[in-house]
Amino acid sequence: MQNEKLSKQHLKQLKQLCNEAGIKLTHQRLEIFKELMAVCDHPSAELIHQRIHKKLPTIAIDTVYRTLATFDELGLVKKLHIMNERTLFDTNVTIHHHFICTHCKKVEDIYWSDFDNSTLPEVVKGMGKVQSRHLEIHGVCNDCLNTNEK
Amino acid sequence: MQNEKLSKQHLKQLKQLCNEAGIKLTHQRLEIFKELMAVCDHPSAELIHQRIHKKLPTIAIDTVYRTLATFDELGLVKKLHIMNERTLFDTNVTIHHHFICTHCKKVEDIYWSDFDNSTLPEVVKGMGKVQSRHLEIHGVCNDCLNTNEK
DNA sequence: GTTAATGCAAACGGTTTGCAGGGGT
DNA sequence: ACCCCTGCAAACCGTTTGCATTAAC
Repeated sequence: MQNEKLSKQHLKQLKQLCNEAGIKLTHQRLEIFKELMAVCDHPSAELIHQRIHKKLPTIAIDTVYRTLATFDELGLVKKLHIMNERTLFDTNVTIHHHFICTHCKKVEDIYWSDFDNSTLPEVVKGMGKVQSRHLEIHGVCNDCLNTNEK
Repeated sequence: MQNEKLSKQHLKQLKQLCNEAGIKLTHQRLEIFKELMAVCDHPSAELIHQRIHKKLPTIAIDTVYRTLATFDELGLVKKLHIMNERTLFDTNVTIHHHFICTHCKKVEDIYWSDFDNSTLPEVVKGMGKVQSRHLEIHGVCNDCLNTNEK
């Protein structure tokens, strides 16, 4: 395992990042960071909390949430929930994709008929049996672009 | 407006669908269905509830949820929340996409370097300024494929 | 010593569930 | 008349927030 070596290098990075950002390097942040560097999957806040709990039994789940939010701002992790707002219902049950305005949150349908499995790179085929594809384009819609420019 | 004509045709469909599925065609279901056919956007359960409330002041939000779930099963609407489980955190902050196993819920990273704005169809460019693209492939991963076949 | 971060608890928002009463077939 | 469906209320789950205490700088 080269985890130890990596760990030291990353630790230095974290220290520097905290310095630059003007935030404190606490026990909790350190342990959460270590845990994040150790895992290679996509952990939830709850899972991280569970794992850290062995080392820091008093750590609270909200600290994990706060720390992960901080790390997200620092660019250390990325929140995965693409549409973490409420569940929406689509009356259009045909295959299509979505353009989501980052400004007004409007969702527009995208039809892209010739986007199929053959469009996907080879690696994907090696991962398993593809059932469906869904593309989310995030950007600023024309309406918002027009109203924002004065 | 050809809403009226469409409405009658759709109504017949709904009646038939309910018959086939062996469920009752209630006031609430009818109104929710009508509302769904009238809108062309992506409404939330709450929004539908608000709109229906004018016609059926006693309707409860949980009825809307239950009805939408029923309609989802019947194939009349599609739930949009792609990853409606908890928020996950990605330690990998480089641009990549995801393969999500519909069976074990595992998330695998997909690298597709030559997938950029030029890959997108023309229509998307007309929608606004694209900031990011995220592709979600849903399917069954190799592990699940292997364990499921006896 | 200052200031920011933590732990606790309680609130939050969207969604789901148990139950008794009401409406559709 | 039957049973499914609804409305009500309360629980649920992941997440966020206010506040007093604690720890990093």
